[in-house]
Amino acid sequence: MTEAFGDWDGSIADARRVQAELATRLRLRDDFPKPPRWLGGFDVGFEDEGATTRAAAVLLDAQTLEPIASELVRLPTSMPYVPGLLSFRELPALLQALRLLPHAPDLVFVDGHGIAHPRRLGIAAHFGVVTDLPTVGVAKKVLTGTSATALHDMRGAFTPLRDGREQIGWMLRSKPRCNPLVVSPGHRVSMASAAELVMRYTTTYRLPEPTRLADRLASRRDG
DNA sequence: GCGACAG
DNA sequence: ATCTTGTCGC
Repeated sequence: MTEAFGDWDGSIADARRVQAELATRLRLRDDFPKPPRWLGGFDVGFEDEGATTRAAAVLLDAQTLEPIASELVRLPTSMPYVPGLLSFRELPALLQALRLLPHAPDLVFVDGHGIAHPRRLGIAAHFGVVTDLPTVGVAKKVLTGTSATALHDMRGAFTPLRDGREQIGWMLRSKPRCNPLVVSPGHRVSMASAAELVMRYTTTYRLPEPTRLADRLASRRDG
């Protein structure tokens, strides 16, 4: 569990070096069971004014989208939030939650960016590289990149998110009249599949079921 | 130098 | 992320 950050020396500057190095191991091609049978949803929340990090992991049946197991892990927060270095703050708790699930999912959705990141290693990509599980990043806001200013207000509409000429993700209207999601592949998932997968597992809410359920647990708004 | 900046 | 009730619009 300490291998998630390689030989990181603990500094902010070195964290960026580690990210660039780990991004080298990303495989952006579909490499997961089709159709997947088990989906995983991951998200993090905080309590005690941020002193405690709370990670939620949910395992769902991909066919019914019903959760079959869920885990909650609480750890003392070890690092402040620094844009671009989110995984160094939240990944440890997420990995522990993953281990508690009855078995590993074969496709994972993480709340946050995949490769739509300055060094192409958002938390979803980082999660995928260290676990070697297929991952997709589902964020609510853009961290880096630009896209068309207008997007059809129809469920399923999408437009590329680019950094220069390179496409790093998609702006996806998962639900009418709701701000679009920022979807990007993490590991072992292609750019084209990332958006399709998110839509496939989205019902009537803005967020796809895996991430929506994990969100509810991590944010204590569960019932 | 001046903004922007996942959760 | 988190602190928080009502309220406008579909």
